[in-house]
Amino acid sequence: MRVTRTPVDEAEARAIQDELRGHVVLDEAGPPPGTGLVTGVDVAYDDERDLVAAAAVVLDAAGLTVVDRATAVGRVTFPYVPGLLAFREAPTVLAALDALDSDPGLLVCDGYGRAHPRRFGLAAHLGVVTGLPAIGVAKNPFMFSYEQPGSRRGDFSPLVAEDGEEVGRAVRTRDGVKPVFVSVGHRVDLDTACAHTLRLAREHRLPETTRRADALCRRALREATAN
DNA sequence: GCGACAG
DNA sequence: ATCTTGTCGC
Repeated sequence: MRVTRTPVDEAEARAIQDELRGHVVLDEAGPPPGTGLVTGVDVAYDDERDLVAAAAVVLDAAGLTVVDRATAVGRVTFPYVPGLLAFREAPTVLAALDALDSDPGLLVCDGYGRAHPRRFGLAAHLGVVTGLPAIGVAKNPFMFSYEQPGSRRGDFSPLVAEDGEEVGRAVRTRDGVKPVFVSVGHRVDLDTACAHTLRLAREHRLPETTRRADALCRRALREATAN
């Protein structure tokens, strides 16, 4: 799908989300966990210099080894507004994805997918715009409610929106550690999204994809800032 | 109306 | 997101 330009204001941003939301595909199971490629994306900011750096790291899903990586640096073009995160992050992330040599496979995003006020968070946005299957794995639940899942790795509980809809899951990736908050982005169902998350997060709370992407975009920002 | 609010 | 030292532990 065609890349949308940066909206001039919040009202236009919401209108774009409402339009793009109609293109989300929810009836595909998604790529089988443990096979093919998985790509983590993340961004880091330098508010001083108004810079944003994005990274995309492609891993072999079976062995979790890095098979490709790319970064992109740009200017911040949209402020942080809860619910409109994608407009701040997507442009630079898309540039990083374009710079990859390999096919990204499944996109693993640092944030929400369906777990969003208008059911169109960052992971859904990136999925629709790229056409790639995408999931969101967030560190915080905030606007949603959930019962504490069991304390063992693999335990989970539904993440519920105000209207009672299950928009994702709180998934325990490590024994006794705060869960992560998984939601569907595009072309993946919730069971499959959670299965991917558990395969990607074995030694740490967060998926290896987002850990790698986080480290790389911070490095890219340092190097951009050093000039 | 006001505050809360992924990153 | 970012501001920020040392420190405890594998």
